Amino acid sequence: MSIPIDQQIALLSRRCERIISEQELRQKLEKAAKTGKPLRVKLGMDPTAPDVTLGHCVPLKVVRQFQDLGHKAVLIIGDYTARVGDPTGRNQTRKILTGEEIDANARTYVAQVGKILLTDPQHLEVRYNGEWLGKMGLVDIIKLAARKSVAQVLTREDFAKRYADGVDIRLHEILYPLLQGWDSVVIEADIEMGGSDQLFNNLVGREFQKEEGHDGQCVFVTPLLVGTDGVKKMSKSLGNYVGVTDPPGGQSGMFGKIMSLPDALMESYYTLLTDTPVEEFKALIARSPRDAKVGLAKHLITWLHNAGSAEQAEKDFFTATHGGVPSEIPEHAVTSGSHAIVALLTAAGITPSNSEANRKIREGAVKLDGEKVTDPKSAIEVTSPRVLQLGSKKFVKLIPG
RNA sequence: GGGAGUGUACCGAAGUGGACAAACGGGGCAGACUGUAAAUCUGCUGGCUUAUGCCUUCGAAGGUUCGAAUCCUUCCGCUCCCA
Repeated sequence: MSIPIDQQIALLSRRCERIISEQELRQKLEKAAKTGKPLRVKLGMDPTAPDVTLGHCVPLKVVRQFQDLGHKAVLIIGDYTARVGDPTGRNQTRKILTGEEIDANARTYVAQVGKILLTDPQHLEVRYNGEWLGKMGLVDIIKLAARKSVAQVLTREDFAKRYADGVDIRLHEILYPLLQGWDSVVIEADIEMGGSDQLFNNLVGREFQKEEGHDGQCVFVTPLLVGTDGVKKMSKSLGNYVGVTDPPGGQSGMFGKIMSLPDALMESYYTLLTDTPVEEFKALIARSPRDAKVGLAKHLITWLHNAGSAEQAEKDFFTATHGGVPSEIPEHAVTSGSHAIVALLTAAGITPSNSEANRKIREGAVKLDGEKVTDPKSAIEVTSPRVLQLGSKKFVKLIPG
């Protein structure tokens, strides 16, 4: 790792809107280079839902860059903080998960993160914050709470807004940033990664470390990735996300999700999720936003799955576009014979209820083997495989047997 | 502890005895148009083998009534003001 420090910083800055502070970062990098002691780069994730999203990939990619530069990633699985629930970006109190839900989510996290990070012990340390938070007694917690004032906590804009709007804030939510900050002290973080909505929490960690007589961690603020709706932050709870384990193609696959992103998002997606040189992707987008999107979709699928899947997903996508049927669609076994169309749509999982199936048929959205179905009361014969379709995205192959 | 509000479907928000499965907006889904993008226009947006029928839903439980989201009682939650 003999890349000049300036170059390292330039590299690391691609996905950062702020570094607090760049000067301290330089010092830490220089010191690490001199002593050969890798920096400890903290990234915390709360296992509040089972999917790691492209949104998480932004800070994760920066962490990976640190790993590639020889530093050590410390992934904190917030099994305890998840019990509190990060109030960030919330306009209301988050539901408190049960221990079982958290444990199940935590297990899948590590596997998913492995798609982005180096996972050998030299480069990655995985810690559960229950390890230390679980040992804290009431006195410890009170002491921790005593370090911050109500006014300080209320400077966080989401708390401030909720307070001003008369939306309730539970006391435990206020503890969240303190617990996250304490993690930094315990694991002796040199760097903490976080989305811009994490700034407050991360600065608390920095302050705690200084109070404990250490150097404060450098805080890396990555921009928030906008979700598939093109407006809001990508998040699991808003449902506007692409998961790193999403299948390449198909109904809810990566390719389709990426293609349906607003064009305006291309620059930020390329910047944050790929290493394509800026001039290169800018030129590509300027030439053809559509092709840029195809390129992005294939790039991401190659990264998170493999090149073969990317090719296949592209083919399927454009087959479907031209009225065809994708190569791989879900199958649904039915008994050979006649079936009410409405019940079949629901049974095959295409519509959530018979009533909805009924409506969609009236709207002319349902096709059987490419033929529009017009009568909701009709029954269809299934004696050989037939393809049932809703809109242009949902397909099911009916298999008699 | 006292007082005043408030709780409606995915979200916001109307509705104060019957025409309420519940206005309107957002979101979502679908159709047209397209680059399956965005924008725009249109339709739909509790469930039931589909019915001028039945069932569930207006914070919860009871009650009054031929009939309740609407009236009464109790309870619960939230917000604000006073202490």
